[in-house]
Amino acid sequence: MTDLALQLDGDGPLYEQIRRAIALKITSRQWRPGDRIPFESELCTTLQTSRMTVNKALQSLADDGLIVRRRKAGSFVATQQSVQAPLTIAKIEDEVAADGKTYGYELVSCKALKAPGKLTSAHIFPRGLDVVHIQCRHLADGVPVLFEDRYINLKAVPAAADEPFNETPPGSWLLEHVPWTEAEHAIYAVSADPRLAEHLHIAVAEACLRIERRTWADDETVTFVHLTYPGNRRTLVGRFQPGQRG
Amino acid sequence: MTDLALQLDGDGPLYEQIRRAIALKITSRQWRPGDRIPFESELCTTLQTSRMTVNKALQSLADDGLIVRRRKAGSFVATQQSVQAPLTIAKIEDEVAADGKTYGYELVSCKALKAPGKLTSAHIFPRGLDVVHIQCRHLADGVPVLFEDRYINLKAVPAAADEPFNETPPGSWLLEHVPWTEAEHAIYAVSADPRLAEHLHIAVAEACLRIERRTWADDETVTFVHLTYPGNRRTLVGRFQPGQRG
DNA sequence: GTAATTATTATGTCTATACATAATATCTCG
DNA sequence: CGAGATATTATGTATAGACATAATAATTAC
Repeated sequence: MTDLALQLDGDGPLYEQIRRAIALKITSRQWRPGDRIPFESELCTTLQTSRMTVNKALQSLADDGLIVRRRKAGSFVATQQSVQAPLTIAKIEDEVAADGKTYGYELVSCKALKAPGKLTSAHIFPRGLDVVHIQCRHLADGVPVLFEDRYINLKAVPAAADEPFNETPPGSWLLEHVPWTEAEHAIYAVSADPRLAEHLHIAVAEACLRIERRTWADDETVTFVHLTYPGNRRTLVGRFQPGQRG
Repeated sequence: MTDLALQLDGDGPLYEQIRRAIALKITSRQWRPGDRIPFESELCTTLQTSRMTVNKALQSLADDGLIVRRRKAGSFVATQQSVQAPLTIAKIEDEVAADGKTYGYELVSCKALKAPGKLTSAHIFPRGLDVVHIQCRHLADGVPVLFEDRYINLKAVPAAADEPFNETPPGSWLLEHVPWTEAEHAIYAVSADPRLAEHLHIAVAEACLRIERRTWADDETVTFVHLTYPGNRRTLVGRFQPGQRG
């Protein structure tokens, strides 16, 4: 059980005040993981507000993983206390432009083949699937800032077989030609092998940041890509305020 | 301007159907960046629903950056098309436990000092601030999986001066002792220097993934930490479905 | 005593309405 | 014509009420 006294600060919309007040109770550990927080109806009474307003605050806390809600049982402070960091990965063209630099693109290789074993055994593509394998790099003021290694599912995107990709980056091309419904990312560090070092104009064995992205359209993997950035040239940043949305 | 015909699939709550239908228009590029999407009132009429339901769908699309909303003007497909990657950073103890392994903790060093120049010049801490500097490592079944290098603001957390940190990891201790209101993350790759290599039992110059986290409480930086993982360890980032929340 | 049925309840969704707010468009007056 | 005042409008916030749903608690039947 929990102590009820929520203190609203009078700043901004009511539902944000409620969210902030509850988030503070949680981050200050007055309400601890596993604790049941007051029912919506209780908060309505003590705060003299309508249920929809309280509901909006609680839903957003649940969206961000601070609380867990269970019908009939109530709402509880999440037991696994983790930190959220909503990363926004922009298109490299936009990122270079936002940096005030001139964007450049160079195709390295592009060929059709059967899905390689490392992807079929990882259940990314089915065995025997026709895919296009593209390697290319992206430049800012002529300096390589990203090496891209991508596979495109030809069954899902037949048009990719006829596209040379020598002018248009495959990422942009795909965005124009295929609606996607889901994406998953993994992030890790890799040492630059000689080939990668050459393409990115960095020293062999230099640390690089790699984003691995798998994109689906209706339960079928449309594309699988490795985006490799020189380690010192790229940082992903995310900010999270438990007391506030956005 | 945009074509209005939204097709609901009848699956699940109405506001999710609306969200999905609009997200599909956007990912399929029928509604392109910059396009104005129908007004709430128009959607209400064509879909025969109440405004609050439509509003809930549009708000969540705005939260996820797919659309931008402007009073009086309307709602527009976001111009910078970026991909969201909801990164959840769990406590290392939980992560090791979830992996079915035994968690271990070892303090490497812990001492009080003035905030070093590299942090004061980066405006992370004010000049002359008393801080505690802690270095420690975290193990899974005896194998090092994370090296932690942390500074704690003693003005904000005086109790940290008396804590030896030889049993309790500083992250957990802080969570118990300080409410935080905001956190910012930067993720990048680094090459292991000899000291780091020794602590993580890896080769010198091996690529490592580093999460840099700065945590605030009421406009004051409470702690600044480098979490360095061996590079082969991937940080898994969640899925993002434009057609669905959560 | 245990299994099946029924009642209860907190959250989940939806509606209809109202007023606030900020940005835009229009009007008025010099 | 142009600056300032005024009206308009789409989103933002809040309310009160209704029913759905799923999980729990209580009851009943065997």
